[in-house]
Amino acid sequence: MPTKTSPLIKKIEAVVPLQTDERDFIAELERDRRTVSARTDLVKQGEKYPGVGILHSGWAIRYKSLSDGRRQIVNFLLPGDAFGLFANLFELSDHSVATLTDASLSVFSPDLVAEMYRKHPKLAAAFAWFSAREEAIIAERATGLGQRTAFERMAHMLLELLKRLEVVSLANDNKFELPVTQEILADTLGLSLVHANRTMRKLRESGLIEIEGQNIFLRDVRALADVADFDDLYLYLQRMSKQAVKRFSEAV
Amino acid sequence: MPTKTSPLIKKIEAVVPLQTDERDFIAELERDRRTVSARTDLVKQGEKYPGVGILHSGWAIRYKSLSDGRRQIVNFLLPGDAFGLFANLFELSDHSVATLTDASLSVFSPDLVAEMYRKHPKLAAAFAWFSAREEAIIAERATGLGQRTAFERMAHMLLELLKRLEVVSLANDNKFELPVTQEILADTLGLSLVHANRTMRKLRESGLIEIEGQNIFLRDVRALADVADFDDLYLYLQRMSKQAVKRFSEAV
DNA sequence: GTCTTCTATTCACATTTGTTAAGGAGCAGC
DNA sequence: GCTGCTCCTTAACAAATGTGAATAGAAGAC
Repeated sequence: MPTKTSPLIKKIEAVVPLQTDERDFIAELERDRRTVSARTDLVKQGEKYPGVGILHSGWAIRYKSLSDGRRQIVNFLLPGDAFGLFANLFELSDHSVATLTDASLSVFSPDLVAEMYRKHPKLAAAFAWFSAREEAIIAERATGLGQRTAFERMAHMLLELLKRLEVVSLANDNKFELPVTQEILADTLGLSLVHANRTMRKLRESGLIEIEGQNIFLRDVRALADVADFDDLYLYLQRMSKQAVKRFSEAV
Repeated sequence: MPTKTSPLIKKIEAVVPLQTDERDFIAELERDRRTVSARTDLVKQGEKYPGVGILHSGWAIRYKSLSDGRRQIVNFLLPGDAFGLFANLFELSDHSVATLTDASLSVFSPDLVAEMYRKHPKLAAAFAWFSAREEAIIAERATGLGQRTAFERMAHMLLELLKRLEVVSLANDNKFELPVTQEILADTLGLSLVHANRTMRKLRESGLIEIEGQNIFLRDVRALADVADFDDLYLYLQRMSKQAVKRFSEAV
């Protein structure tokens, strides 16, 4: 039964319930899997998209580089997340994607996405939803980078990861694995490595979080949310309205 | 002939050439116009989308607010830009949209967008392109907020505005109107008002730009691009490939 | 026209964050 | 068990940016 419970399917069904043929189509997309080791580039800024991909296990990042080496991590890719969806439209990518850990993923032709849109409007709706959510997540990151302090940003990011991991059953009881170096955190939050470390320490010292190796425990989610001014509206975790599904079914 | 040369049509035709029926459909969308005065909220964070809108003239911003009043301007809306496209999917908006200047715009039901997708795949492709570009712009803004200095950010933003305004014939000879207070610039760049002012002054003093009232002249675009590490790939200003158009035509 | 309110500008000073440097813990390879 | 990595941690100091306050010109209200 690994198919039925794949992270992608969990993610989709959190938004719109699927029927058997739709689940089968996803299973088909996901059938062909590759294993990739940590720190492998999957998409390179300025180069062609290799196709559309789905991450099954492991973590990856989407990032942009400046010519002098500075880089901004724009988003995390967690199990169930897709990348390169714009391969459909754009020739070249303006960002890179790289694995942080060993990972398992499927890559396929954009034509398959087009086929999905044609045959399975509900899936199309779900993917549109994910694209829109991706944009919302990036906008929220920009907001944090522009307006929040280092402390607030760190707290906010941890809460976001918690919420997103819960959807794919990778977080429980406010605990999850965070397979990420502090350098990655720094480049995500727009901080220097040293300051990222300082900030983490403050979070630990204030009793809001607890860290043991790669495992993190958000001890007081309420307080963290308060500190970070975290409002999960932007993650659009609710179910899609019937009306929206209908609009897609008719449109396509 | 105001229809044919509307900013939206210019924007679309920069990406994919249109036929008469497609232009007519856009003209139909744009027929019903409203005039709105400066500093009017068009979409409110946490509330329902009023619909989908197209801006014909004037400037607006898309922004996110924190509960203590801080706000991040996530993107500028220039003539020809759309807002609220996600009204299709999401019930509530995670961001606000407000005019900066007096503006003229059209608002219509998401159902019309669905109809467009059904009847005019080329237009659907163009709108998908714009959505993807919007995300790319926000990702680039996040990159600037996280990695670039105030000086670099300011230079980068001015170059972005120049490029985007050129598409809709609102910039010529590296000059354009910038109907924006320094407070707006500050909230866009994640700076304090005072620092935004300081940064502007440095740009003026270094001879890179010239300002007279609301008119700005980028005296040395090459040098600005160098300072800002500006690469316009993320604006995806090229024409859509035939293959991509085809994929859309078949998909929908 | 006069009065108010915005907006731009600058100063002096406070704070956050970055930089450089160094040491230590953990782990893979030998 | 050593050696060389990578990653975490901390300290001292430097630089960038924020804050509060004051002034002046410009624009809008009446």
